[in-house]
Amino acid sequence: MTADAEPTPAAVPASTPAAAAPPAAAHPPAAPAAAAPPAAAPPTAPPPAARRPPRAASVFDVAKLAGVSHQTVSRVLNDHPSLRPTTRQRVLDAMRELDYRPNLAARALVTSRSRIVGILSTAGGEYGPSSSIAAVETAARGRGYSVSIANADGLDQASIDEALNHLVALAAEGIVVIAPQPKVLDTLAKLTFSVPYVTVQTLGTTDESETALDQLHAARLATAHLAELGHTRIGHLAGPQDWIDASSRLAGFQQELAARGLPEAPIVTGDWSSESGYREGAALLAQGVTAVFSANDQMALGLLHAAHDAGLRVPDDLSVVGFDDTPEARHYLPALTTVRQDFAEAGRRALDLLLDDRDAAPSVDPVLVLRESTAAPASTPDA
Amino acid sequence: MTADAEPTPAAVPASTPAAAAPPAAAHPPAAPAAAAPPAAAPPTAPPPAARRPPRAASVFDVAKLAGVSHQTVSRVLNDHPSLRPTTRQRVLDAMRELDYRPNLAARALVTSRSRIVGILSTAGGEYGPSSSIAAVETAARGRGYSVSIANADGLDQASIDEALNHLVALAAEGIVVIAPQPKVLDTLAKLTFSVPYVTVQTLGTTDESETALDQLHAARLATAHLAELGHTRIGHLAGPQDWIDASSRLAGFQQELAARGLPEAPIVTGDWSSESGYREGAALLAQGVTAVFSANDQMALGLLHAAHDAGLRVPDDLSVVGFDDTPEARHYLPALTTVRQDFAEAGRRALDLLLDDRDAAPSVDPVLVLRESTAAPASTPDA
DNA sequence: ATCGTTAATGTGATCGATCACATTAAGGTC
DNA sequence: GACCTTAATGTGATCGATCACATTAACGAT
Repeated sequence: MTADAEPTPAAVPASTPAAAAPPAAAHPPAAPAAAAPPAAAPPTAPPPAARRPPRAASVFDVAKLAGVSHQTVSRVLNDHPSLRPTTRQRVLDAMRELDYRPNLAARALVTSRSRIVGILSTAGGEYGPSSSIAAVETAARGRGYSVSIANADGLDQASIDEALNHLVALAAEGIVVIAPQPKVLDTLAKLTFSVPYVTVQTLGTTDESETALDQLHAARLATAHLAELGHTRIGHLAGPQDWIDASSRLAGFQQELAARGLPEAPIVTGDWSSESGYREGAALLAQGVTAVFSANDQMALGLLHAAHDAGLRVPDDLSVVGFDDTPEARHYLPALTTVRQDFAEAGRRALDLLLDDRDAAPSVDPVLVLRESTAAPASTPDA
Repeated sequence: MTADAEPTPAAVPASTPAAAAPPAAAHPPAAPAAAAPPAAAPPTAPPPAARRPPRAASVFDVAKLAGVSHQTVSRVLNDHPSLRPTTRQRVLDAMRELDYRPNLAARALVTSRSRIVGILSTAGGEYGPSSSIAAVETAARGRGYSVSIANADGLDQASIDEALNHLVALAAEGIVVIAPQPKVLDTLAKLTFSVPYVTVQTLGTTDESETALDQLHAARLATAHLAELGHTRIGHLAGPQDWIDASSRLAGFQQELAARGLPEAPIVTGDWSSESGYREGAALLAQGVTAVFSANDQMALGLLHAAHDAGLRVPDDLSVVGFDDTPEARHYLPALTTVRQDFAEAGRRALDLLLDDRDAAPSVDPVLVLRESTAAPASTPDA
């Protein structure tokens, strides 16, 4: 039941069998270089001049066919209350017949609303940010918005500016900042004009301070778990400190240790990747710890690997707690104890916040997911 | 270097003390419900009527300030060759002074070119597709295009149509299909009007047949590796068969077995997730195999877990080959032998193809990455 | 001196929608 | 019946850019 061709063109206007359509290429490739004219290669050549095929139907075409004015067509589009049902139907029929599709550019021009939400991301293909992006997109489309993304590849100011400018040029009505870094927020704050924005700080609240608290709380949860198992030398495998998430997890870690009167603990910093977890994790183990709180699951995996190489058994010789609860975490060996975050929900809420200005929905509390990578220390000192 | 204030705004910690900043919200929130008028709640209420603040500068404003005609301003924008340098400069200065930004909607309206590339994706937050998306975005922006995404959440026709219609409504000039499924391609092929599109089939070529070959080749590579180690009962942990990638990997697997005269092998089907790899992998192991080719790394991880639970040692009792080479694969225990794919490059090429119509750049050959999850079978029958 | 060519610039129409402001017809009220 | 209100619809201006088509000046070539 893959496509289910023939009988009914399904619901959506998309298909329509197109009776005896000419063979024509299924996917004409961009219609670009219009058979390159012999000589003449304009320096800053504008796009090769797109041919303008049949030209789509406009409100006027629809109006004519339906025997009404263009304004009435517009009223149908925006479902105005004062419209005789028969008239509306006549217009709708005309639209269908002409396969009419409103021109969003024209609409945006006159209303000066782009109906575009921008996503500013600094991530590549990581699980968390990607999940949030997908969720934001779905939610936005459901509310009649389009989503344009702009990645700031590097962490450098130039690429951030570039990405942000792109979104501003698009006249995005709001920007969702995914995986925010202070540098990005600084840049946003310094804009001369105002663009509404919210941050998806993996926990989906908007106010910096509040969000930091969420992350902090979650990190304390993880640290507390290790402490309560009886560990006293607990290390931290931190994320890059120019990420807000990373620094608040670190802060949470430190606060919890302090609150429990546990001594200064070894801390190393990775870049979120398993590779860094492996490398930095080895360094951490060399300093002698019985438990580690890793700022994300990927790095925890690297740490698991490093521990294995060092001949340490997890959780017997070493306890490990991750952060995020990626779908893979429960299949690591051993299954990883971690803190669950709902990235998709975070994305959705960020969008709600952006579009509705309703107060930050109370965020889902992060939960600690107990699995097999944590246990009491081997030579438990006991109290 | 847009913002670039003055000295140094601190580097690390998340919380910028924010000197004596007024409590006020740093980022104006969407300017929504304009203080709801007492009574009157229009049934199908249009958006709360955005207030129109100062209204940005247009070509006319710039023209006036520069003492030229609006058309000359336009020529500067499109860097027309016949322009006296002094004039151009005068216009540029005026633009800067007014903080002029061209209105893309107006431009799109008159040129009937949206400069939008759509991404149609069926994936959530998976590594491969996400990497490709990021790469497409960066490449597109570099070429002056914007990228709008549309996820088809479900595999159902309705959500595919919806996502596709969205992109079409945006007047996307081309569509990059990520992680394509036949259902999606069918839908595209049935469109009455033509939208250029290309597929990123994890290997970045465009023509279905050709791409299938790439995947097929890679799958044969993996299978051959196991066969050459001496395995004769080789199982396959397949991906969902309504994904083109999955079915061509399966086909490659089968072809290679056939070519070597190896007997029918047990095949189970997962959904790309580790969880399914664990579940289906257990089923596969129950059928007695000495090696498994998994259609992706995540499922391979689940299989590793299942093997561990079953008391099998990898690679001693069981060899496993994955597919994709995610960044985590080399930190699995044991490190996973897998087939590397370059998702980012694939995304880039797809875009080139879409915009240039240059023949498919020769695709990067997938390579087999040997690590520790494969070895000769224990009780090697030998030839 | 006249004409043609090119560089440099201006004028007005145009894209396709919505908005602001009529206009018409119907129905109620007094 | 005069008058107001509301439903239902139409007319023309408008958004901000580019396009098509002038126009002007300068420079050679004849």
